[in-house]
Amino acid sequence: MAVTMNDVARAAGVSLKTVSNVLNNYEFIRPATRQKVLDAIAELGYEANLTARSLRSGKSRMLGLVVSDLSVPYYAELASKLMTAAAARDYRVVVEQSAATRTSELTALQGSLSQLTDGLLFTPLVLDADAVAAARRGTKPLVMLGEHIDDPRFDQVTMKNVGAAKAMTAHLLAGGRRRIAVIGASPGDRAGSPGLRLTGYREALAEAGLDFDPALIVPAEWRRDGGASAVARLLKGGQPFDAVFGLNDALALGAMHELLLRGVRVPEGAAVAGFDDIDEARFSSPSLTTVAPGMNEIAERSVQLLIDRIEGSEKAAFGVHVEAEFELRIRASAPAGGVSQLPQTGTSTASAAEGKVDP
Amino acid sequence: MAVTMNDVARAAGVSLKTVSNVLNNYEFIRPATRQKVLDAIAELGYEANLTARSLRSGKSRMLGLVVSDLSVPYYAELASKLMTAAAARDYRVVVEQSAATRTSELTALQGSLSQLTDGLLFTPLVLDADAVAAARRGTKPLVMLGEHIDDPRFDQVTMKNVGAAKAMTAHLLAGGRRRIAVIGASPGDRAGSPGLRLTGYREALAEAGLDFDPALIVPAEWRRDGGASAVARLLKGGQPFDAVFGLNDALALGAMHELLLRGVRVPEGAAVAGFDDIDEARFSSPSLTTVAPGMNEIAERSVQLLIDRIEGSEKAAFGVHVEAEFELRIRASAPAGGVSQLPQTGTSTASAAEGKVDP
DNA sequence: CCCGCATTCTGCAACGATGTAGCTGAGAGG
DNA sequence: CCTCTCAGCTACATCGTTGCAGAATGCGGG
Repeated sequence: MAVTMNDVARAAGVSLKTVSNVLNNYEFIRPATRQKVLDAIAELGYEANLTARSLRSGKSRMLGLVVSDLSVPYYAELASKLMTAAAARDYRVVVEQSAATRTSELTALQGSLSQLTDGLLFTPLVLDADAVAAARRGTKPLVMLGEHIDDPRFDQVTMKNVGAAKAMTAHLLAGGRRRIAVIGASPGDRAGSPGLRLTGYREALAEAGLDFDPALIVPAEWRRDGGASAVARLLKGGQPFDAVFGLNDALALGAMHELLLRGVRVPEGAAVAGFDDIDEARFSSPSLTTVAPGMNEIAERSVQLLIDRIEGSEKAAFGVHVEAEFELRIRASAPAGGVSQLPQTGTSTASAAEGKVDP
Repeated sequence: MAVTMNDVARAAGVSLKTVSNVLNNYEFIRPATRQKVLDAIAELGYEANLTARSLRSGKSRMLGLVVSDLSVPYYAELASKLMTAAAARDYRVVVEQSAATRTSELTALQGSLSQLTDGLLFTPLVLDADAVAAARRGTKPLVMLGEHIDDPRFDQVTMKNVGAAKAMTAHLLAGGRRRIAVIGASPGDRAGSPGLRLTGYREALAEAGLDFDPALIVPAEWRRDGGASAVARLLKGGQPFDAVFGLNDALALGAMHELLLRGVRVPEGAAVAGFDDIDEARFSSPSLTTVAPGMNEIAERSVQLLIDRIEGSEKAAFGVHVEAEFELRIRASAPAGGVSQLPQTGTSTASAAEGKVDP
């Protein structure tokens, strides 16, 4: 059916192996021979059979990506950028959804995804470091994304959670906010994305000489509805607050939705800040102040690191850890400047506040 | 390195081919033999080499999905559901981003994605039917998603664009709106998603005995910023309007953002409606009235149709066309009931309006 | 008692590429 | 003039599986 190397070899009057050598840029081939082969390839429209190549060579030039749910905007944007980064290096990305369950995270690490690909980009949500290490014994390269696991055994690309959360909290404090509710963590969290971001929050409070109030820390599923119901609980609890820091944008957007619904103005009644800078954050009403965690850098670095491992050019015996740089995106939901400077009347997205929006 | 069929055969004391037969559920194998083989498989932890299987059998149990950009929420949600539907049938989905350019759509149709997979789910944005037909001559099954192409040669799964847009327009009319701006189409569009949805709009106007005013039709890129700038132009143009119908949710959300920014209340000043029912629509402020186009049905049906073609169980010589059922999701941005019933004061998401939100 | 057929299993070739080894001829060196 | 080296090519085995052909066994029917 399809054109094979054999057909090309016959057409060019050389051996099959010479065609292979041309395709693999083998050094010692006379220019004339190379040209004959290339002409035959062009004439017949030959394309290498990737499956056969993969069987023989043991490499597929495919990377696996494991995320819990591709419809979550953060993961969708990450996947998109990872695919672009991989494509630029002539690799393809195959995505698998783990639904954040233990069994499917394990299947992703050990099952057919792992077999089909040359290495994995893995966003663990439930497995711990030992479970991953056990599951991956003697298998292909693995780069961890996110911070659920932080272990020197693994290569890892992450964001500056503590620093970014601290900077965002400092921004809210600089705006005159004194009772900043945090949505998406438990007061005792120290590790993982919730714990690290909460740590940054605590550090900023401490530097400002403010006490940490556990009553302001509201656990929630990291989804829009989680943010909404957390705000509902917060309001019902009667704790006063003047700002809400959603530990990701979905939480923050859900929280903002609920605040507005209940007549709390944003940012006049309560400022709202998020984390991730998903595209949606620029276009919410009011637009969302958030942390841009350097997703481009994360995508580029993690793909590069994984490919370096696959191709053997990264030789570090220990896990390489990369932290991407972050930036604050100050928008209308928590503008710069003190509370007193905010307009006390007008619609919720008054132009004085919106004027601070970044481009 | 890895355990092969040969190892299993030796351990079970049968021929390699018998192991293959067991794995492929060949009929004539004694239960005792089958059990021996299964025991050996379990003991050695054998897993079939998918690459070798794929080379030999010509099937990979992978489906290709081509979308322009996976970070667009609609495509991300679609991809997620398609993956789930495929996984339930023991197929995997490989996504490729086409960036909506002619060359990359062609590469997706003919290049390595097509070679690696057993069939393609394709969302064309620039290629026309003839170009696709030419590119796919004599290749693997292809199912079209979306309505950019509508051609009897192709299998296609789509949504009820005309009917849904008509129903949504009728809903806005029933709410007392009389000058409904449409964002994301040109007045003359007849085909493709913009044209079909615009047709539905015109039909609803006609049934209500209203004239079609081309000045209310504003072209825009189908993104949030496109919706925002379209509203800016609309307002600058001075055309009065009392509702905005964004032809997808991104447009509608961008439009709503811009309206609120400029002090137009939603829905009091202008109702806003969208199309797609992405997750975000439920949590915008105010929540977005939109069309749920039956994405679950689209995902299930298109995966099933493609697999039926691959496995030969769908034999129709002509293209099979499937239309998913839609539903209106009436939320706060364009609630049910007449304009006069809306509260004339209070915050933009007054509870009277929000009370109509579906669960 | 033998034939025919269903059942159960085996062996070989093949899918389309790459790795390894080896062959050939030309030029360098003695 | 003979050996040695190495560029440039060919031949064969191999990756791990499945398709095809066929061998061996048992059983029922004529």
